[in-house]
Amino acid sequence: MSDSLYRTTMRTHACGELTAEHVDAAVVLCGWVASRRDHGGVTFIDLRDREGIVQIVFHPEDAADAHAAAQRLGAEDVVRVTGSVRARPDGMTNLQLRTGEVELAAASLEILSEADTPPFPIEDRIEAGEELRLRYRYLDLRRQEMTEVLRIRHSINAITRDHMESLGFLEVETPMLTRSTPEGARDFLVPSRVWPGTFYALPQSPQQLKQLLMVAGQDRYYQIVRCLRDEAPRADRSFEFTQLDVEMSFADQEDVFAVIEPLYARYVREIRGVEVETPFPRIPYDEMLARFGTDKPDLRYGMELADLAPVFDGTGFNAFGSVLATEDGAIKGLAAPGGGQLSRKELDQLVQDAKGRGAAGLVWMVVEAESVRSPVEKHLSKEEVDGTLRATDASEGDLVCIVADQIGRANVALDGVRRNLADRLGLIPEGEWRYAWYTDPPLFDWSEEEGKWVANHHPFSAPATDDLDPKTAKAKAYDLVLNGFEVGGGSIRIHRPEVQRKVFEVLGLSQPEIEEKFGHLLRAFRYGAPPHGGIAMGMDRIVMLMAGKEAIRDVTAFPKAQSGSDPLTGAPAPADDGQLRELGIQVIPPPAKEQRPPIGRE
RNA sequence: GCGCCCGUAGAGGAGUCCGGUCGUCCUCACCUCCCUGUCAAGGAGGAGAUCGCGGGAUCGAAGCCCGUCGGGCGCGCCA
Repeated sequence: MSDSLYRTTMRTHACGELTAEHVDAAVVLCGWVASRRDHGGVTFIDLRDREGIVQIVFHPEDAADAHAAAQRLGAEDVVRVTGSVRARPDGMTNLQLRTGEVELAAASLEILSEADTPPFPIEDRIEAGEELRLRYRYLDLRRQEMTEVLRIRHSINAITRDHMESLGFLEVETPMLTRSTPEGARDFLVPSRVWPGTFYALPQSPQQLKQLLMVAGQDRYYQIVRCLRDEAPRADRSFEFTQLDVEMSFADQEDVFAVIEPLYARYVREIRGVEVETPFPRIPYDEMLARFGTDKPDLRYGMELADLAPVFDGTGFNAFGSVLATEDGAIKGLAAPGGGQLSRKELDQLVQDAKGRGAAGLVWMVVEAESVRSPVEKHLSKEEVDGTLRATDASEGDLVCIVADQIGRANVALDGVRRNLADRLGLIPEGEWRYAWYTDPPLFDWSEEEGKWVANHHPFSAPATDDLDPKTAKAKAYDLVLNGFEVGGGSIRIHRPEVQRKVFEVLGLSQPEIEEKFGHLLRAFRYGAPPHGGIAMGMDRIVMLMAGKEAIRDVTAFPKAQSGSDPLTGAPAPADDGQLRELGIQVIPPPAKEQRPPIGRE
């Protein structure tokens, strides 16, 4: 029997590591009381630490003092137990526990720390509400399920460092206090005490710095780095997050893919025990949008979108015909296998869902043996119905959904309908991990709101060709998609100052603005910049997917609530007057909400 | 900035649509007692709640109306 990794001056082993090989060993364990089962005479304690749970037996005859002390134990008391490991009697093993073949016969018991009754039980079938779990996160994290998540997160970091190291990447740290950039998300600002009235920005990503590391000749850089964006959080998006940031010199798109693909295959292999094929499929942006209506499709199931415009060319159905007559009007549809079983209520919900995503409406058809059942059936010709079924590859028992609208809205709506139906109809296979790269996105997007062109990816992405016409230019940029989630994205960068300048001009930046905001970058490029490119991977999201969780909160040790508050520490909190004075900051109280008088009945 | 859902003993839930019978119930935890092989132990008994908060209509509110706070999900936003 080898010495335990967990041996300290206070204990010989961790609770969770005792097995049959330790039988007869004299051991000392420390841990938390997970439960007590008192039979009047013999008393059992389940003792928990990070490594697991082991049963302790207290016999009144063998150790009267320890047995008496055990009567007083309550949940979550911290104790130290001395005793010897015994094989459990026949028929009394517990195969649900890793330690279930053995138990510790206690000789003495020492209470190291008494615990108040916890506000919620420490067990895996968690029932407590989110706010309570966050307020008592240190109790929530005692649960084995949470320990498992932290372990997965740690493994992913360890695998990542091992992989990047093996390919010659250096982990270089970049500053947390940096400068605000004009494009992109809202910055978190940190006031400077030394320069009153000026602010650092917390990094949205180390984008410019990693490019400067390439100019600095560092060739291959990576960093597992915290980034911050002051934008509304979602279940799969927090405003504090961790990314694997990568940049490499003398590299093109395929070189970046060749670094990332084996890493992401390895996560799935080592965490989930599933082999995924490399290289991952590459799907051009236009094709992806046409087939799935989104740039992050879930490829674990079919239901691809069909273009129905040819089918309804010259249709007598005015709702469709009028859409086709508009400039970017589209009619697209999909067939859901077995969707014919949905109730009228569920179909109505689908229509509402599509409308909620901005579509004018949704037309459904249930495919029956000789005909289709649909609210608009009488408006459609036989040729149109047959053409639709052919185009969507629908057969009897399927549900066909059609959206006629402006192309963008039709895609958004059908993407939602597709995901919704896959979920409802149980079409999502468990244990499958379908990666894909999306490539060749547009270099620029038109922003209606700002009335100007904005960078689709970011302003440092290289154009795919010499074409810089904002209406047609493509970028050498890419996203990695996994099971309907974007898990990372990057690009080959512009390394020639004159090209970078032209892109800034298309984005509407004036020469003085370019100089003010990006002068340092352009100056660096004048001193010999290698062609380079890279990628940033969202680590929280990949951990979430590997851990089978539905929210990033569930894979973060100390997350914030959706409102941005931290119920554990009470952050954010007001600063005291002295601090504010030192920073030269005066707080303007938020305007009082308009008090509407209560409306009573007449 | 907006929309939707939730808030009832320490935890989770039922009750709210359709006001009076409700501070009524269930599971777990807690306290007391019984019990020498349980493992989500078991048995008997007990305590514990201004129904998130404020206001309103009503003879009467956990329930209806308005506001507000907290949590969640989504839209906008997230180069």
